[in-house]
Amino acid sequence: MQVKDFNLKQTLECGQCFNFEQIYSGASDEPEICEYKYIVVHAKRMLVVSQKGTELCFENATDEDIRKIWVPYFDLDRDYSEIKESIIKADERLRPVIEEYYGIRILNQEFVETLISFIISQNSNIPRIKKTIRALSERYGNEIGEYEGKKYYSFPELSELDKISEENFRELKTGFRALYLRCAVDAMKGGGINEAALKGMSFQEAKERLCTIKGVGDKVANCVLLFGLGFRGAFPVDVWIKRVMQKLYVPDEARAERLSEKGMEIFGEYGGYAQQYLFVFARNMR
DNA sequence: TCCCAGGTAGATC
DNA sequence: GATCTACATGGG
Repeated sequence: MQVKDFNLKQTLECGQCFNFEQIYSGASDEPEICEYKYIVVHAKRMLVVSQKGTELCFENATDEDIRKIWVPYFDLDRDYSEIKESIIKADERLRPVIEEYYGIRILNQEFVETLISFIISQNSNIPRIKKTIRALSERYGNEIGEYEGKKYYSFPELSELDKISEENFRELKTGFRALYLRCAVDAMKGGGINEAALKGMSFQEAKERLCTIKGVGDKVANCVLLFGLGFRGAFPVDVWIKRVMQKLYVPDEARAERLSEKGMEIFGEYGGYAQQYLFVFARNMR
């Protein structure tokens, strides 16, 4: 299918998701001639997906899956021109980043996977986060496909996660996060954390509820709200966002939570999108 | 060996 | 309240 404002590489590799693998990358990053192929694991499916220019190809998906699973996952139903205009209107300095990273979209990920993944992400780095999630899926998920001799596994569903003890989580090299992961699973198994209920709450309410989980603070809660619950105004603040927010807007503010609120004030309902562009801005700023 | 990695909880000032 | 530090692990 033809796509605009979409780049597979930028979308997958901007740090919002971890359950994918690059199979092929062409030489150029130019929009018209870019060429990539990835394996993406989501919703108990293994997708082989490639992009060449503005042509996006779901190589092994049924039409029904494309419509019901993959178009929503990649957020392809949404018109990004208005989003971009709104962000540039809020701050003209972001125009160059938005033009360069024209193809970042915010994925609609599964709630359980998002919560678990971002607990794993704390004080870690992307290669290791991906490795841990792969190990977790291999050990407790199900085989869902094979590509060039390599097997792929679904992210474990809640009932499967519930079989994993804190000790088992430790065996997956999650370190001090093992306790947090076990607490999160308990919370989702009748401990007050319910996807439908969270979606029905206000942003503030849902964030506070998520933060009742031991090991979930403001940053992880914002990521879960943004990537796993559809709160597009959410504004996660990590070290990079902290730096860029201080540089551009509030030099004297050191509290991450206040910087998050500030971001939401500046960009409103598009806070989450702005945050993604600011993230690449910050990483290029050095 | 030391430092850092898309943080958080708990202690201390 | 703001600031400091331990927390596991792996890679540069």
